[in-house]
Amino acid sequence: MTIALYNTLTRATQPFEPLDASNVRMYVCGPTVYDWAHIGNARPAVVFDVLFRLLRFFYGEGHVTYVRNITDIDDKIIAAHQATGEPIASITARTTSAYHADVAALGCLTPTAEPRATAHVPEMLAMIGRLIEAGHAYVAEGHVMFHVPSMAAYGALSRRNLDEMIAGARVEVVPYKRDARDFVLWKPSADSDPGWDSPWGRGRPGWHIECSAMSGRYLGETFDIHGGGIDLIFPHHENEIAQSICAHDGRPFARFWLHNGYLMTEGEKMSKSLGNFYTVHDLLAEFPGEAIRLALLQTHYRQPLDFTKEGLVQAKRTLDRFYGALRGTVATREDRLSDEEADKEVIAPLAHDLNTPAALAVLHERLASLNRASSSVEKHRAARALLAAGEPLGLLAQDPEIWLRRADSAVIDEAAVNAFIEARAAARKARNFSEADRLRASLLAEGIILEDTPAGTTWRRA
RNA sequence: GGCGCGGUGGCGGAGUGGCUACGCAGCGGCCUGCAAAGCCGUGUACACCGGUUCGAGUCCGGUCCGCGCCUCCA
Repeated sequence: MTIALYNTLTRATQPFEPLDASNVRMYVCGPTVYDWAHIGNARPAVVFDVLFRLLRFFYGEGHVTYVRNITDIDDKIIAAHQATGEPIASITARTTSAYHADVAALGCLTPTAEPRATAHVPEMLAMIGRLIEAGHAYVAEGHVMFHVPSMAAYGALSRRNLDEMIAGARVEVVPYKRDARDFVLWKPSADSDPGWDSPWGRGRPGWHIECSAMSGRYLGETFDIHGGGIDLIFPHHENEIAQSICAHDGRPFARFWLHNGYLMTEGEKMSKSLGNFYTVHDLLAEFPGEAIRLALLQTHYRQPLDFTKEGLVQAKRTLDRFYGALRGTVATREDRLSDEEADKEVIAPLAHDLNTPAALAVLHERLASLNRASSSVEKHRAARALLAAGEPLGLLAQDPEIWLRRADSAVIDEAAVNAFIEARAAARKARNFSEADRLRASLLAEGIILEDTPAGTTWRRA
């Protein structure tokens, strides 16, 4: 089995072969830490987490380097500081830890490295220096600008040529630009704004240079995969390519470019100005993180995804059925984590450009097998197979009881529930079914669903 | 204007030219005191028009419709 990935660079699905199978290298654009992460930040985190898991399966857990940056210097952060007065260091520390909590709740593995931009300013300055020496950048009024016409191949990723960009005429026109398409590598900072000393005066980096500098630092000049949202293709990724290739004497940058599709919410284009975005933090107050993860994986990563509360309700119910089937079938966590054979039937669709919906269809087959199993030996085997199938997707990793009863929440008094169940059992034994049904209904009103099984009555939260 | 995406059954959503996607909802049955969960069975689809092919949802051309980007954005 081989991996094939859709490469934005070639607009084709291509067989994936890493440069070095002992160290497969992937860079993904992470969040700018100025606010809660929204669901649009969550999609690439989850999508590329699945790719990370897939690569680890193919090349070994110790042979994949996954870098996801934290942008902690940016005009939006400065704007947030000016709006609220909260110190910048506080804003970035607070939102960074919130982001980490969010992606952990979504079941994402921790990347190999999560470099922060402010910790890599020297690398950026070095790269900017090389670009100036090589004639690809110039200094103007305290700014360092990348000169776009100095790179003939500029525009290859987004497939636009230099003339078209001028025709667009929406590029910012400022007097110090030699060309309207030039973009900033370094800009001066006001005394009140964060800044670093540089050969061109006190200032701060432009948006794109950090990713070039940090990917180079952690992954080398040329690496395997660069991921991010589709909206980053232009100008962010185009400019990253230009900076990196020009700073590296024309040597290639990322070989595969992967982009996840747009997100809509409740049928509308998601946008900050419309205020119709969900933060992961808010969604987690209403839904389990795993339901959010499933909702994101039910659509292929390159397709637009309409993210709705109703979709989350559905995803939660789907997981109820999975965990309901798993309930009582796997004795211990050790058992679950033992060296289970990976499920090739799940890996295969994932290896074909991360077809998570097709992989989920296999999960449903495993679920049906488990539900059909009669003997306890069969059940145990089927349950392990289902758990193994869930692993590449990062699903079904928790204790079914915790999922079904929300056992981590203190809202429900288990002893009281058990008292109801016993009272109902007595009523049923006495064939007083109206009383039994009354007890069941009163629990349902509290959000507790009873299920009678041959082994007795169990309950779960609605 | 430039670049690009998509139109699949009631809904969501895959599809790597030839074999049931899958899930939800619906319908019939089994199980159950009745439910819930589960099991079995079942109907409904490829926007339109041409073309290539033994064969097209899948490839090519065209038409219609919807949408995105080109400005901070995952």
